[in-house]
Amino acid sequence: MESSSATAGVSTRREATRQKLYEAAVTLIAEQGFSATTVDEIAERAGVAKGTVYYNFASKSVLFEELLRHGVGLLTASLREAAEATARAGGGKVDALDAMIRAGLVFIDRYPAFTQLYVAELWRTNRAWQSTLMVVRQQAVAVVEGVLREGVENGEFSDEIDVPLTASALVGMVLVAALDWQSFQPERSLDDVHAALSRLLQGRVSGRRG
Amino acid sequence: MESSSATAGVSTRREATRQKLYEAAVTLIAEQGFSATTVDEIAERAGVAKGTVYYNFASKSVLFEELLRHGVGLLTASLREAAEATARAGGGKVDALDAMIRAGLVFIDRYPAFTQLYVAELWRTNRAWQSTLMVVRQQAVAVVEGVLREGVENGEFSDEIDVPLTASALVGMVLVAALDWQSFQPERSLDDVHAALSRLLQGRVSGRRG
DNA sequence: CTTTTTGAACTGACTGGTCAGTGCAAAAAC
DNA sequence: GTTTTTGCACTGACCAGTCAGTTCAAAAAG
Repeated sequence: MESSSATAGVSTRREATRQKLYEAAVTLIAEQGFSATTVDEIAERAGVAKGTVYYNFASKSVLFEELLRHGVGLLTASLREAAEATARAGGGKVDALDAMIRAGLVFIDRYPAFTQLYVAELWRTNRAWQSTLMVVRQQAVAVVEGVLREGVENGEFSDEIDVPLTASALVGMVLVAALDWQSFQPERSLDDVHAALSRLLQGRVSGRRG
Repeated sequence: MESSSATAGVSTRREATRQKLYEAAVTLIAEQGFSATTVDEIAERAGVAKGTVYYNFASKSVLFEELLRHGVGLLTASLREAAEATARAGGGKVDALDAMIRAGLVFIDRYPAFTQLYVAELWRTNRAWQSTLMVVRQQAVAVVEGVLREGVENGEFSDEIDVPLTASALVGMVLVAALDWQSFQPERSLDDVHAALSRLLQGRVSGRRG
């Protein structure tokens, strides 16, 4: 027992199998939901025997929980990186927010199924992975809240804003716009979508200009 | 015999039973998801026998579909009413948007379980009620899009805004902020939440003021 | 009025099928 | 030779949907 011996993300055989299972599970669960997706389906889609699923994960729920952790970890890292990059480039907090919106869009564009599944589970109660979800949600939202709070401190944002609520609203804006984009207008470019959201963020909607 | 003698030709008893089943189903499905919720549970929560569920609805899926139609109908009517009331009062399109945000919050405050369940299903594919969901979604979003479009026409909004995307983003803003409010800060008042979202809508976030 | 009939609404035990999870021997990979 | 995967038979719980039978209030008959 050892897989942690590989220094940097290099996959052992076991790690590769787990990755295949994540990918199979994420699309199936996004489409059908957790309960409607069978372990047999996941194994088949991953090209693996059912026994292998249970060799690698204690249960279906555990597979799902680790999938959640895995995915939100990627998102959080991406958001954090976007915020830090603008800071390094000397940008303000508005720029940081804008960069995080873009990072969010890129993430959703790359992992639409994961996003879908995450949204579907986020406000549920009475489910086994409830606590996992809370922890992981907080990690992601905290990045947005941090930028807002810093913006208030340095005077860039009004100190009357409600940090947690504004963070939720911003996340919702990006989330729903992106999912609708994927579902109903997939031909549009990311830049296009990003531009529309930037306009909204900066209150450039209710200015007459045409 | 002939209970249908009642004025509208609709049996009250039957309607009352259906209502009880909607109420039972909506909370259970919001908590657990459609597949994880059993018909036995729904019947028990509603205080009726399992057979009654099947006497009133062709199947579990049909019950769910009618529940969706029922709920989104309420929301759509509420949004439309909010928009029309501001128009009657001589308000502009920004006021209409603001009133619709409030109407959305009121709806979510009153029917949190329905909202939750709706969000969880909205972007799924390969489900039996997919087409029903598309239709009702469009009804609701169309109200927001209509106000935006009118605002562009009368010059109140920039004609550079992307109407469908902006509508999605606004819906997402309200949806996620409200669900997070319900889940994580239920003690806060609706006015409070409304004020925070108004501020965001009107771009009064990045104005230093404190 | 009283008795009988009607049928919509409801009941709950039952059925047939599904699925998470197990067990294990043999093969493959490393 | 150790770890991982395979294939597959098996089990026991669970569950959607069915159906023969019950209830009861209102209508019809007497």
